[in-house]
Amino acid sequence: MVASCFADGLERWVTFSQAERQALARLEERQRSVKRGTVLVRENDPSGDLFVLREGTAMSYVLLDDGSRQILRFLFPGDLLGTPALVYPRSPETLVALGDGVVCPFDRTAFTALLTEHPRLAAVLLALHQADRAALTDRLAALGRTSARARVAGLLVELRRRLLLAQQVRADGSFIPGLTQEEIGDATGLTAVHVNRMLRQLEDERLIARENGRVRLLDEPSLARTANYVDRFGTLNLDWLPPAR
Amino acid sequence: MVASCFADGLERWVTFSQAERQALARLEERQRSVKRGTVLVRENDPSGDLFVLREGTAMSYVLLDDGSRQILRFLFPGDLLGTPALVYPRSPETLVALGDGVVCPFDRTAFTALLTEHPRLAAVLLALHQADRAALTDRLAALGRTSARARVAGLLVELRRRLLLAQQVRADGSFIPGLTQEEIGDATGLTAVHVNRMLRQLEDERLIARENGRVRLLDEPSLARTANYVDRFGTLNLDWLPPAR
DNA sequence: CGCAAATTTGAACGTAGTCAACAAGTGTGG
DNA sequence: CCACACTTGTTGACTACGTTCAAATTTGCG
Repeated sequence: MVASCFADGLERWVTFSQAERQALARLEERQRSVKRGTVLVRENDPSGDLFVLREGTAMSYVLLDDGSRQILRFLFPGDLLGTPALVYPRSPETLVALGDGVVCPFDRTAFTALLTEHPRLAAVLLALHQADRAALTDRLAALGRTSARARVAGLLVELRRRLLLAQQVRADGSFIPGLTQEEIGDATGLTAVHVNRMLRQLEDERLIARENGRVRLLDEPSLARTANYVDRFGTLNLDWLPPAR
Repeated sequence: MVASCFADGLERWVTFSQAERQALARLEERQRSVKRGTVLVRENDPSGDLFVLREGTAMSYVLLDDGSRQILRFLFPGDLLGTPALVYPRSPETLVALGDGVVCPFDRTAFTALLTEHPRLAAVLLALHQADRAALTDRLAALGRTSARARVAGLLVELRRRLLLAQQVRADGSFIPGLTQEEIGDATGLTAVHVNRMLRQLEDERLIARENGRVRLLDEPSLARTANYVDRFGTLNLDWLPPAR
């Protein structure tokens, strides 16, 4: 039996019945390895499979008419990718691997079958969506109302938190962002040049340290404060879910 | 029997069974009228009821440490309000009426009961969430990557589209935004002063006209183009939903 | 009518963008 | 193994978009 990376991630909040776990595992029967830059879904292409990200990181972004890019989300192992395919005949966003990794593609119908056979899973997804949405609105507030420095700080804090869960942070607290400064800029609504300046500034302020590609947050609380950072997945409460079947 | 404003809105995309419609109507048994400025939920307050917005408009926003405000969403009749209450013990956002209106408050447990008794509704909500999410990411891209002029144009286009559905646009195409310029600024990440300048510029360019509080879009296609506007609720496809029961 | 809130405009300022040049990596093929 | 091309990172000088501050005007409302 294939273990479910997706279920593993969710079990931080819910416990699944044997039947549910098996059903979820079925989504990850097929595997496909990808390398940095592999495009899983391209904006405006007809919707196809969905994916569970098993290993590595990925991102989704949109391109604007003038060619500029807005990165919407960074994705980590256990995340569900390409859900817009459920309702849009053409994908509203591009999905790209940020590093070498493994994804499990599965058919849309497999997903809808899952929802009808295990209604509780629909409720779980609905709940997770709330958290996802809160994270998005946090970013909205960051782009609309905070300084470049705060946005870069926020990205680093968030990145470290996610990489911690994926065991990608060394004992000394250092990690490899795995993003170019241009990508950081496209996520935070800045230019690569200005991202560079903000990183330098944070370094000069002894809030972060950088050496050969690794970053260390020297004062995470302070960084989190300047970024208005709130962990939207920490206070999640799913007690109201119907009992497992 | 109480008609369901929520169901009515959804029936643009799905048809409900009699049983489903009745279940939805039960959410709107209680009514409460509100006037401009009424706070339905305050950020960080313990989560309470959810609401269906029956008449009028509302908005949700967050406040940052420095006192600045980011408006997350404008809400219109038929919208479901306060869903974060489902998973967060404290509300991540404030919910305020933007004008006189009527809301139907209902208990969280009523909602969870609905989901278990009518699994298909959970799927519908999941689908709608995708559209909601796409709309949010559009705004993210707007804040991160477009000019002040484009953002204000986009807000006007979106506003008109929503007010059309709510029968709030006159035959001549004019409508009352129902927002102060400060609110427009807090939604678009600008200052009230700059919003004013952008409105004046759009007026000078003959893209909009303003007279005693009413706005008319003289060249909507052009406005929509500069704003990268995409109607995320137009291309929605919900054919994959399980059959009604 | 009189007050408070909202709008409007101008002038000065500052944050972030643009343009440009160079340095430091990174990978490829000769 | 090194030369070369290419991407990424770094820094400086200049520009510009949007903010800030301030004051005047209009609008809505009790």
